[in-house]
Amino acid sequence: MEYKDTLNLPRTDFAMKADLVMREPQRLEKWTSAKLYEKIQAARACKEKFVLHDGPPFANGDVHVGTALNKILKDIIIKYQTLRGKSAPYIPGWDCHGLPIEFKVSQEMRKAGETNADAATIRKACDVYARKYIDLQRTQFKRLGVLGDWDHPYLTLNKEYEADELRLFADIVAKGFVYRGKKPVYWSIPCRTALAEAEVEYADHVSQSVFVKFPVVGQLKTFIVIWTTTPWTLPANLAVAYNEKLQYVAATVGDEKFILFRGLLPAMAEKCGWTNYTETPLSLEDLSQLKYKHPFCNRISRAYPADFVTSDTGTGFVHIAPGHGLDDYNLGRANSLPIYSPVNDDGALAYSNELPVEQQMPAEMVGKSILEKHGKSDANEAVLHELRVRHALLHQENYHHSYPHCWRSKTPIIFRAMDQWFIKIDHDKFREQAVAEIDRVKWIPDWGVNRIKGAVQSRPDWCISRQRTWGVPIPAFYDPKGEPMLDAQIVRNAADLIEKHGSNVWFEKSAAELWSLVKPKDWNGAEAVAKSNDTLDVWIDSGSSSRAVLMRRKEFFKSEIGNRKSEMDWQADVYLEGSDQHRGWFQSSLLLSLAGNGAAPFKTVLTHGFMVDADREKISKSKQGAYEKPQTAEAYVKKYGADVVRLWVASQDYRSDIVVSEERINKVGETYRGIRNALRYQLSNLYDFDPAKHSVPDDQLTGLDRWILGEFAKLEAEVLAAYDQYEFHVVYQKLSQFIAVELSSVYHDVIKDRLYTDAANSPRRRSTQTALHRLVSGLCQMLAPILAFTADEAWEFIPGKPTGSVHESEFKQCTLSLDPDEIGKWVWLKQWREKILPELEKARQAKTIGKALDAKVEFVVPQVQWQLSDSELLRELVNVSALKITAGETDSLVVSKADGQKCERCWHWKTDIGQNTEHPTICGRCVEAVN
RNA sequence: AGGCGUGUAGCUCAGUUGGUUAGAGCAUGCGCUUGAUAAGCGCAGGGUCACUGGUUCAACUCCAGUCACGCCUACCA
Repeated sequence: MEYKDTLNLPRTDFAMKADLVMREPQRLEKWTSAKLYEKIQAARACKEKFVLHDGPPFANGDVHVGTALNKILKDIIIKYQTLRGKSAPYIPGWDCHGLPIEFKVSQEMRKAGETNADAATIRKACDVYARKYIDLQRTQFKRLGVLGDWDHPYLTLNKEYEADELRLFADIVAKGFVYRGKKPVYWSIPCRTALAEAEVEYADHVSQSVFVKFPVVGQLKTFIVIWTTTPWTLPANLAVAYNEKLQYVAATVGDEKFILFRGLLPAMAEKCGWTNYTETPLSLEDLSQLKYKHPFCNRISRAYPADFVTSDTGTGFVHIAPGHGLDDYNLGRANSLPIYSPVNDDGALAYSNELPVEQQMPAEMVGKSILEKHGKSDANEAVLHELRVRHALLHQENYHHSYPHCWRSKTPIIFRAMDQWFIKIDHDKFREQAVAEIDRVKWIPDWGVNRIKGAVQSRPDWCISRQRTWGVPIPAFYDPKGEPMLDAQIVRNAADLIEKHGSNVWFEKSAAELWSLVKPKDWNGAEAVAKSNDTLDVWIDSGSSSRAVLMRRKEFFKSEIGNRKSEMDWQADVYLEGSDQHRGWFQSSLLLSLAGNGAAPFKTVLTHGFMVDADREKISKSKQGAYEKPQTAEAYVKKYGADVVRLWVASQDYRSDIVVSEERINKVGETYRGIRNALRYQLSNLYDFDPAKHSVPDDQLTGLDRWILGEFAKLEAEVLAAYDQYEFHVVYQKLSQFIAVELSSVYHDVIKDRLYTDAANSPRRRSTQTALHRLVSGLCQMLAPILAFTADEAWEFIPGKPTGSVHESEFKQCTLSLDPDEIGKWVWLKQWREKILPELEKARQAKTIGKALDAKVEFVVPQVQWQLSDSELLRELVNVSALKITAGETDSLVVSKADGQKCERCWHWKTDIGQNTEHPTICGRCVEAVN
């Protein structure tokens, strides 16, 4: 007789090999056709809400691994909250407007020979372009296992969104936040537009720095020495600034005198080759009376004290052009200087009406371009030439520094004062309110609060107008005098119009038509004669989502559909983005929501770090060329499968940098296999188990099963706490270590004997199967937020599973806990196990035994502190054939070859083999089982 | 340049209010098993806790500074 056939050996169709790349798309298909997301939402409709609001990625290009990380983290949260029984809808969004798309589209149109497209045509092409990438990214996000309302995302280009954005804007206009001002803004010359702070990136740059002589009025051959790295701003010079805390001197070199900060004189002397010079100190009064003649313009200016003048570089005198820098602007305003910016939209020097023409730059300079080509610009060259001709150039050298660049054209930006719309941050103590509101929000990690506070406290007024076509129009008009008109009611009417026709209507209709459509009934102001062609900063788009999404989508309403219980019910529970969004979306959302809705749009803000490579160096999206493989989500999903990518995301503490490397993902793949095998082992031993018929009540479970369930209950508590605190790496560590230690190396190993050799329906085997059933159900659920595909796949194999998909299920905590006696016993058992295992290893090394079942263990303990059943438990725990404990004084532990013969069926060494004539080669226990 | 972070075994993480030889899992090496088998079990090796200095009887833990990396900011005139 083949006794192997009488064993209850494991069997399952849950494959050992994951084949994720092949299997996941099939499961995805299944989810879609079963309308899984909709089913889950319907089932949770009346449950407590959990609102995670998606920050919209930009609708351009493939999904980057960093973007994938963000989406996966959000999905883990959503799936976890759903598992806990909450209603956690996920409404993805896309940021659709903006320069990158317009840039691409314009390029394509130029290539196609369309050079004279009007705004409406360009906008239509941009719309098509954005939607194309939304579709692409949607497919890639779905492939990651992210469940959500993918058929109804929010898009900032939707007319309903645009209308709500304008309504929020109208509220802010009505409250007096918005003003027209002439201030220096970042200007991109190739893009011909003002830029927001967030559209500026810093890059190394070599500037031509010059030391220039400014002749002092009334003192022959005496000069103030200034330093600048932007010679083209010299035509706009209207002052110099000095620091009252520094000691200035007049250095006499030959027959010339140079005034500068004493501390920088030696460096200056070295640059200019001054070997013999004398210095005379200047008093504060001397400085305050300094007047100078502009080196090449016909005007006289003076020196002003200013704190921002530093002593480390330059000369201690700062060249001030109020139209070309923020400090310069402030100093100019404080001293009633004109905000003079003699530069046109093309980035060329030009006369401006701020000063009489005769006081402006020489005619030869007009029209010279500031834009650098190969490190040189015509404007700089023209100014340098003029300085040389006039012997005003003391020294010239290259200066390496980090300088702001346009994020699109990658060219150095310029500061340029021009008329723009601004949101006044200090309006009605708004900045203080914003800071106070920040304290009401929970920031994770907690240092985020410093980041955003710093950003809000130091930020200048918000320049919100853009001279671009692909954006939401600013519904402003011009009166016959050319004065701009921005009125809240007009904006609201425009919003209604745009809600009906889309924002293209603003570009398609004439000013007169628009005016007749949006003019308020009780209007008594001037009549409009022209419309504004400016669009809103894209940060207003995404920053308005509190109004356009949180307050709009019924799925997010916290009480019965369509009704809100309280004023604050619209606030999201969580926003989750990269830490760069402290200056970006977190801030724009906060400011707009506070100004327009009266509160921050979020209760908790979670932040994750950035992707770095194996050497912890950044991998930026624009530097992909430097890497062999594109850093797209797809590249990794295609190779490892989404679940391994998801496990990798969960495995790391995302609050600091996230290492993305092949090595790391491979390691995670190993962990994945460990988890999968554990699930497979559990499932494979439940093939004949029906929980409805065979479940054993807690108090009748064997000690071993009670122990593992007790451990499991502790694990659950820890894992849930980690999920609640968004510490998914702790979830990963706890789960993978539990599976490796408590399960794989102890419990799973030990229970093989009873599962395989006990009679199929024996109480002991059913007890263990009851435990396994609870373990595998609980594990699948705890893993489900992370291993979205695999947990669901395993779930399908669980007998008597309560729901079709694990993602529909509700988590029920394991309540079993051991009583104090049991706990004490297990401490004792584990201590002895730790002692016995090394002895078994020694016996193995000595070739006394092979596997543990070949062994007999005998040891002596000082007093009787065990019961017979406990020694049997310990025997099981170390998996030997015999274990004998005796009371005595000596502390001995002996491992020897087990007595008797090896049972052919259970492989235990037993002394009762041969007693049964029908089954002469198996032990008594097996005889019973076989019969 | 400034602000905010990060830096513990090859990898990912623990390390409670400073207190014995710094832990875990994975990976590696060596063995065992062959009734989870492209699986399972055991044992072993592996760390100047980024660096330097200080406080203390005692520091991975507190303080100061340095270095590296990341994010952010900046008018470098």
